[in-house]
Amino acid sequence: MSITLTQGAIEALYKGLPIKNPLLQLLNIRQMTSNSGLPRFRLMMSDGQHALSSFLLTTQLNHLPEQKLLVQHCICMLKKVVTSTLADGRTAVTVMDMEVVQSAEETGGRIGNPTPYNRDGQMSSPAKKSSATLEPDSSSATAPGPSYRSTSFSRSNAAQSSPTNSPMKVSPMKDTNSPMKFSPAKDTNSPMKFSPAKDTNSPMKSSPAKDTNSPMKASSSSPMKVFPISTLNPYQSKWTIRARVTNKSNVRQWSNSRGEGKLFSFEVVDESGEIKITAFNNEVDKFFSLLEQGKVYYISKATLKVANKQYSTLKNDYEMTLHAHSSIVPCEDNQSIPTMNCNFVQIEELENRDKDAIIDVIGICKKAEDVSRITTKNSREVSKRALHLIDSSGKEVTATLWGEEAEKFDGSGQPVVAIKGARLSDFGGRSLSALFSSTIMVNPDIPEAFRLRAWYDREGYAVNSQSLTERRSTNSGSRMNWKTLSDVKNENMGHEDKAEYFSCLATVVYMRKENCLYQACPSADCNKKVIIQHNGLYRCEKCNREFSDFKYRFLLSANLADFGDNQWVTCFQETAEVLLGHSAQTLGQLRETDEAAFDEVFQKANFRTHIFKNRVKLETYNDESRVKVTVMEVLPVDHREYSRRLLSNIRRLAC
DNA sequence: CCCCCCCC
Repeated sequence: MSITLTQGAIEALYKGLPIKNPLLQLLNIRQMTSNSGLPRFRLMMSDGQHALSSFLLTTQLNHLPEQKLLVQHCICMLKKVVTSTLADGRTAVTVMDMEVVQSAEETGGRIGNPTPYNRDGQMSSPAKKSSATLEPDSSSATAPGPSYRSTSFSRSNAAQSSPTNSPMKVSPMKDTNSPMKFSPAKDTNSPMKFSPAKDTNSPMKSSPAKDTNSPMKASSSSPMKVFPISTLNPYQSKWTIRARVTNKSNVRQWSNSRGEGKLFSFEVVDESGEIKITAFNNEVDKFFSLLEQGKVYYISKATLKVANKQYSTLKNDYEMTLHAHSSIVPCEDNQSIPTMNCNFVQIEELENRDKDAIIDVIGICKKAEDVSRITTKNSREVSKRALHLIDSSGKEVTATLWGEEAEKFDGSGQPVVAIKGARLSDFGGRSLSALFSSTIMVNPDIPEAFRLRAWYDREGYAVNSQSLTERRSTNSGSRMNWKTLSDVKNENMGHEDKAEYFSCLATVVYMRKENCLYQACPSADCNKKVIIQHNGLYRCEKCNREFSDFKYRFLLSANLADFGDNQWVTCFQETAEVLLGHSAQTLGQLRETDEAAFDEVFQKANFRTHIFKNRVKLETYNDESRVKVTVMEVLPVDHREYSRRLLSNIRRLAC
């Protein structure tokens, strides 16, 4: 297929002149960060004659570059653009709607020899400038373009997410009657299934124009043109979306100075994104019973408005309100519509996220506390239930469910629990709370859940996990004898006959992996090192017995550092497990089978900061005395405690 | 047009 670029389109677009569906080639794409924090893509487009890098992709279309549909040298039809003048006088051409009409692969490279379009209409010399300014990785685009603060034009790497961060389609489990139990053998034709065929990460092989599943194309089974949710905006009203309901609220009454009424809201998802939809009063009566969680509908003629990010947890700048002429029609042929977008954050990573962040989490419910009734500040009674979730980072966090969700939750069998849209709080360090808008999924039918289940049943159950949520808030202070590492030396701690104890905030800067494990006696309460015999059996001197097997135990030497000093310490079984996030048994096996993976465990655990509770004692071997520090407990860094420690250390240094 | 999201 041969495509002719629309000559003169660059100039027309730059000047804001009307031009219908011009065909342009993408010469370069760079990712920036917009004011909203979302990635913002800047494009250099060419009409074969001129190239201009003043194109901005509306964030609603971020899925195109993120899914590697919009890549260098592909050909695009710009279906809606807005040319605007920025405060500094420069021009930006914002692409509101577009379609990739030919893949980069099919196009096979740059078309023609375009020169940078200059605002004065003067062309720079092609021989001198074009190669430099049009080079894909050139960091200094000279063509006029908008300035975005705090943004260097970094290479586009949005799609190179780690497996745990990749967008996932999840079966919604908000069904209030039947929390799904773990059932790997479920009907694979269920519309609630995770559908790997629609994996948004898979690079498109064929031309999008030929792909009937492409989100850019209308559904063949539908008379109207189906729009991807991500392309909706308040400036166009003729659209229909085909989307699955992922989260439907109950009907709620409201009453305030502006009036009163009733409403409910729901969220819908399609291949391209998600959006929240709200219905008021008459529309509640009209649509509440029609809409079912998990089902797919054609939706059209609703009002788009800018979402209030304060309340919105969805990845969409807009939200929708139904009105008298809105249409919602069930769609039976809905296999291709994904069931939910999740972006799971590892529990360990919660430590680094801001308070009040809305995140998606998945973990094994190691323990579910009993449901209890509490009275809120507003004298309302509500049920609550705390879940202790653990994932393969070896970290644990407490997540609280509320109301009906708390009452109906069944934690038997330590199910996998996924929560979409939980709020991160700093209570007890770090904890999670479900919101009205959260979706709780028990044993969801998704790869992460299977992976977690396998991990937990194999080794996770044995990990002495570290919780990010402190059990008692009174923990810090009285029981802690805070010292810096230099204090420990300067005060000659442990030099008396008896052992002394101190706590410190420190970072692991080195771990000796060579001798971190030893082969220990397998009997229950004996951890003595065994000696392998000539007969292949393992002998325990303490038990005076030979065994056919041994168990691995940790004896890890680590170097800790704080801002003023460093200190070698010893970690035995439980503390080493916390530092490394794996059981001794698992790590021992890993060392035998996969040395690279073994090394990686250490790399991952290194340079982590924790609170260490330690025992210090002078020990004497062969007339040589030295202080030995043994780690008794490793605790997560409570951010408030961290600030207090930092402040008091700074004050002391200042004296 | 709502926007409550709770408790230790």
